[in-house]
Amino acid sequence: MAGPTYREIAQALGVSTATVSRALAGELGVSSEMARQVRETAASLGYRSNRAAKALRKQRADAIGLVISDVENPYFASVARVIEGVAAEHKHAVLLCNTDEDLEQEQLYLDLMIGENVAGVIVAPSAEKVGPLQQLLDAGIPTVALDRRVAGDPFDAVLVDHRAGARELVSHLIEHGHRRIAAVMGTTAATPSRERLNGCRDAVDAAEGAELTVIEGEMTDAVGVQGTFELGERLAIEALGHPEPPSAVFCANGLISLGVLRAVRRLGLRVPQDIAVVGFDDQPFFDLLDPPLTVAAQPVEEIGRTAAEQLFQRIADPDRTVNAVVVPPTVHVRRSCGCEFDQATG
Amino acid sequence: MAGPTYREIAQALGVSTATVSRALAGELGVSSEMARQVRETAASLGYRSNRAAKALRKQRADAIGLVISDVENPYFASVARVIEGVAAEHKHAVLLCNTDEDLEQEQLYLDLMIGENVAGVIVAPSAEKVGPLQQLLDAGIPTVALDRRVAGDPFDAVLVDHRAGARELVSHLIEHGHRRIAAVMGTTAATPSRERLNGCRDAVDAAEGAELTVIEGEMTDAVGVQGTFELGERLAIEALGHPEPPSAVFCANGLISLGVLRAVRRLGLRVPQDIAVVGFDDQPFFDLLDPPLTVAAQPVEEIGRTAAEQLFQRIADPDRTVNAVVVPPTVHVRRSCGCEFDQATG
DNA sequence: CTGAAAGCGCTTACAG
DNA sequence: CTGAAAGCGCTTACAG
Repeated sequence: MAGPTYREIAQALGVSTATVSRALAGELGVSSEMARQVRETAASLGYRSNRAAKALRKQRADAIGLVISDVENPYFASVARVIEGVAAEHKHAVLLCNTDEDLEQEQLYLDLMIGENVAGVIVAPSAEKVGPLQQLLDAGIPTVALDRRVAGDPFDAVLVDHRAGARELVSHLIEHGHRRIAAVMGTTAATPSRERLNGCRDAVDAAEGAELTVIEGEMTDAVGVQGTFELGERLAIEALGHPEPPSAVFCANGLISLGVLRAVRRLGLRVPQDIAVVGFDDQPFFDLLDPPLTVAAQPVEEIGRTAAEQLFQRIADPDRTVNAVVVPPTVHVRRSCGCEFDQATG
Repeated sequence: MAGPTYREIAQALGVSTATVSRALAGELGVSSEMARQVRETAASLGYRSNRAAKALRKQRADAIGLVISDVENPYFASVARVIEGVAAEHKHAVLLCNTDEDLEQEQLYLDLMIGENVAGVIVAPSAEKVGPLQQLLDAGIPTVALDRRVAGDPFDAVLVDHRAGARELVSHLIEHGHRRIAAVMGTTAATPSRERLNGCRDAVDAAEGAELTVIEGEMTDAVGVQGTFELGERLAIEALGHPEPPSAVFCANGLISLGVLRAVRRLGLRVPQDIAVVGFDDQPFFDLLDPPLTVAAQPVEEIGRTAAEQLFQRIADPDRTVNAVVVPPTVHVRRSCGCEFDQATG
């Protein structure tokens, strides 16, 4: 039940545990012949390193924390997947924490991470203020902010150029002749949403006679996958029921897009003829929706990989200068914007 | 940087660290007045418990391992979400491990879990044989098997009645008059798939003149969300290109369903007129597909919650008898099976 | 109810 | 290159 420790290995070879430690850690200061013997003995005894002991002694666990709002959100699921893979390459475990954007929950998890002596944390901050994250700073724990800039830029960060993506999407709508455009935002509590909204405004401001209606809900409604989805539906019904309804809709994220499409279907409207739809975020099946959705896709694989690599670089070198990398989204033009429909009808 | 320890708290109060430990652990054998003082002092010093030290001393970490093939798979993402929530209620962290159904990777993670002294593990086994999982048994680590029975039933388990779900779905197809049915399986390497296939056979065997064609790929192709998706597409194209094609398709899981729908679209077929489609697994947007998909939905929330609760019960009482709970899927009849289409046309 | 002491399994100055 | 020893921050018999 209890596996062998350094003591058993050391005894088997008649050496000290210090030597075993050095050999197994791959340190210099131990003869290569000795190192070989130790490794062999360890293997033959079925030695398995005790991570708790290591963490206690080194004051640092071979684990990183991943603090996000919800793994069930496909965006975070993909990012988590990639991060976990990179962490495994570095022989680090990942502690998964879902905060639901709740500051209290975030605080709880930060206590846990710090108590766990994690080597680092990747966090999608619930707010722009440093707030609870200050503790990470105080504890000297390397941290990477995911998708949100933290006030004062105390952390490395991976950011997406949301504004450019939204601008491109809405400009495309305008090229299709749309002038009355609604932005179904879910909530603009988070900076990414606000940047996307700014992108919408950029596009509308640049076009003669175009106007933007912003529809948003309460932050408390945009909770969880299902909640966000339903919020999108509700907001869209509100927007489209307006006496002078928009002719095109921008959806602030993938979940909202799905909710908007459901609303459109319930109202018996056709896309893109009655209402054009574009949205932020892509998913593998978005080209299977009715109609295939035109989107700005975030490079989730790149986002996750960059965040993880930034973190391990900082763990290796805590004094390197803080840096933020910004990755661009990619627009995939499909049919919900009116494209192939235009072609089909002339 | 380094937070206070029991030593600081003990010194501040002029007591021993043993008393601090007892008070903070909520143990009896310490006066309630003393306990109160300790808690207050701890709070005022900003004490944060050192989980590594606890884990080392108690030979058990307040963490559980979650070993699945891929969080990016929506099924696992949802289950992971629920499990993480229950773990948090028990003040346990969760270590996320994606194995990609790779036994070597699974082995690596088991080493990690055992080295971490996790309190327990929830695992979606890569194989039916005990295999690497024997180590969990040897190490005496409470374990719950997710969705797959392990040979000899050494673990608690949460299982789904895949067979019944598939049977109901295919029977429904048969009621619609279909006789040539294809089961697009992805791979039948795993028992859930095989049980689903058995359910298809049950339904077909019970119907006069009905026949089932099984289409499956290599296990190496069904890797990752994207891979499974594409495998479904490829297999469907193969099945539908047959000289005597089926009139209805059963899709073995949600990812395969999406792939099949894409294949159908590429081939220019209409659902359900040219080909009826039903599938295992549901997702919040499956009613938005073209056409809305008829499915057998797994109760993911219940699965995750049951698994986590079983685990914490066993952690609390390692000697309770092993038990497996089987939960039923729920069929949601939508349009891809032909239902509303039948109504619409008379 | 409380304390002194040992020890969980490692790592790392220090000495040789 | 190797070892003896201290110690990371806790918990827990044992004694009182």
